[in-house]
Amino acid sequence: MSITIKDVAAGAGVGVGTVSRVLSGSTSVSKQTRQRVEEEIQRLHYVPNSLAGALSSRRSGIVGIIVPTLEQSIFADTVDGAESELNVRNLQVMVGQTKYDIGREAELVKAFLKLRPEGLILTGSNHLPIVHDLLNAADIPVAECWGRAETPIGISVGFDNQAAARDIVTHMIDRGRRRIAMLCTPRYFDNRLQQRIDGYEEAMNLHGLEIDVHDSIEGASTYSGFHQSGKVLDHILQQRPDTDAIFCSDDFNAVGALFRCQQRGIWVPNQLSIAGFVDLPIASGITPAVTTVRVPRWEIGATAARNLAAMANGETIPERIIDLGYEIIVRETT
Amino acid sequence: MSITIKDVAAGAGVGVGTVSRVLSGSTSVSKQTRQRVEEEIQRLHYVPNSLAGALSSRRSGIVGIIVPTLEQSIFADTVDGAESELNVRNLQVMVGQTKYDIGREAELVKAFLKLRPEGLILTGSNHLPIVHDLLNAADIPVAECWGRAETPIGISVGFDNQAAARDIVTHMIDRGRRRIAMLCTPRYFDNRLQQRIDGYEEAMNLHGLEIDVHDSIEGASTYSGFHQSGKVLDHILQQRPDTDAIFCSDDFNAVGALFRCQQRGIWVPNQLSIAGFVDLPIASGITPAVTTVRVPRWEIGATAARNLAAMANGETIPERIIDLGYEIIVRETT
DNA sequence: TTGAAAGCGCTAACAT
DNA sequence: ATGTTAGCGCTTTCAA
Repeated sequence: MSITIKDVAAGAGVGVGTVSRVLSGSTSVSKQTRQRVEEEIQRLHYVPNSLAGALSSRRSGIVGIIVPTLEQSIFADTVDGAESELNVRNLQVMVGQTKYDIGREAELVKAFLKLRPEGLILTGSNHLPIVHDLLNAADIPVAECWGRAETPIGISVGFDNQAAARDIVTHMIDRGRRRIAMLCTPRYFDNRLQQRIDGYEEAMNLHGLEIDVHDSIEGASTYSGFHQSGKVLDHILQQRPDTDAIFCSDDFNAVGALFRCQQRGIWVPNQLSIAGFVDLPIASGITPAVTTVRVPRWEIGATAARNLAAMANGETIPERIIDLGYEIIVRETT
Repeated sequence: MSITIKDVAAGAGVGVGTVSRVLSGSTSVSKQTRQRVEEEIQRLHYVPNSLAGALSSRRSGIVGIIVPTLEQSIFADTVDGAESELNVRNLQVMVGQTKYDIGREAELVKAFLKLRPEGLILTGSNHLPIVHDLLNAADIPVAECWGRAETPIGISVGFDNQAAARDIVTHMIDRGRRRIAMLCTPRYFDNRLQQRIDGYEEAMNLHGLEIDVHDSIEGASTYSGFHQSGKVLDHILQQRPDTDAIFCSDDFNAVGALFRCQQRGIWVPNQLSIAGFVDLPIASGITPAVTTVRVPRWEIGATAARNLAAMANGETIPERIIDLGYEIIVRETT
């Protein structure tokens, strides 16, 4: 079997308690003893078994983060932000992907809870009842991300999707557009998409403009993503050839629509104005660069993690709902 | 504290052993007992503590996977493939990102080993000596991915980067290109990039053509990625205006170069031929679609995971070096 | 500053 | 088919 703390203790001629103290960086170990123990650790390539440590100390040192997918940079950045904050605090991150499936989310929560995480970061605030039960029974710090949960389980870290959508649509209206369609892909089981649609409708209604929301036909897969968006664009233009602007539910759709325009020879923004959401690297990389909403996806993860870590240490968080805001980035497509 | 197996046992009026048997799906439990226990589990929202279970059974049910980054779909797909195979086997996946830092990789290996994973999936085969020591002492199944390790620690799952690069460059030569430059971003601490360069040089040498390799000036960040590649393209064309083709070390560089061409009015492929590597969704989504090498990034993760799981069960793997191949995808940019 | 010992919550071997 | 019990490898009192 693998080396244990006993082997180290025996090798260094001390008790296991002392080795444990060295490992935890406790001050009450004499310099020489510490050194002897550390040498023995090196020599044996001893790696502490944190499963045992966690069981004993009731601190797993694990924080779970559950996101819809890692396949797009969208949430990878959030995971990244969380990881940065957690790693400096000696916490291990467990990542799970729901694949936009609310049932899978529940499975993941259950699987994660088995490892007794010190905190859990979830995306959105739409969960199965069992998740609430489980989380309630587990009694650990929880952060819900990417939206503004009105009554969060623990805390909420995100931004106002509806206001962001309203603002960017208003920007297009200000630019003189009148027949603005919305192009969506229905990949969220959460209500983020609905909030963006609400924001679009809010802006349109305020200006007495006609609402025109289009979902893509099938669920979007990563691979067909761009083409899928292109097809929806075709559909929109076929139904209403006088459409002069497209608000897309995210940058992937915006880029897909833009590609389609380039193929069809539609001049953007002159003939058709396009706006996205999220501000992925591709939005600024492409020509023409895409007007979009910049959302703090890295900060969302980092802020959630930071607060979770504090809560795990028994600190109290002043604000349960943390709004990180957003920014309208005007580029060349509008 | 949280609910334990004792609470369930007491509530159901059975011994802890019986509850454990129910949990593990053992057949030697009467139907009625099983049902009574399961009801109690439901009622209490009991979630087994797998830290304790792992400690006792010496099976953590955890498999670690360490990739350079999740910010690009490149490795996210590999993680995804691994996750798919592992989840059906009731194994939890721990993901770590090295950020292309070989020292961080060592840290991650150490952190993961503390959780006594049943296997570890690494990217590439260039590791610090300490990693070899640690892995050796831990004595667990290890898979190295994305390359062809000549002497893998455990097994190697990937493809021949050099041959792939050679083949796609040969394709450009066959199309009549003669002055082919290579555009790279030096983000790999692993030798994958070098192997691709070797493949490029192999093809060029074979046809007596002049070699011209360009690295980007700074390390590429995700955000500046496309612009960065564009700048390198500018540099290449400034130094050798008669360059008629660019082989890029990955699709991000290819797309970045293509964007730059569109900005500068360079006609692709007529004036300049461009090829990438990996076959990301953007490569087929963009117009003109990018010629590239399709690599089995999802299968790499899945195959590694499948074999690791088998090894963890004591099975012997026939082949230590698994070559999943690649495919040249000719599209519109060449 | 240190050693000894009692758990942490589970699994698995051994009884019955 | 089921209960009992001895660990798994740590952490954390409690003494010394």
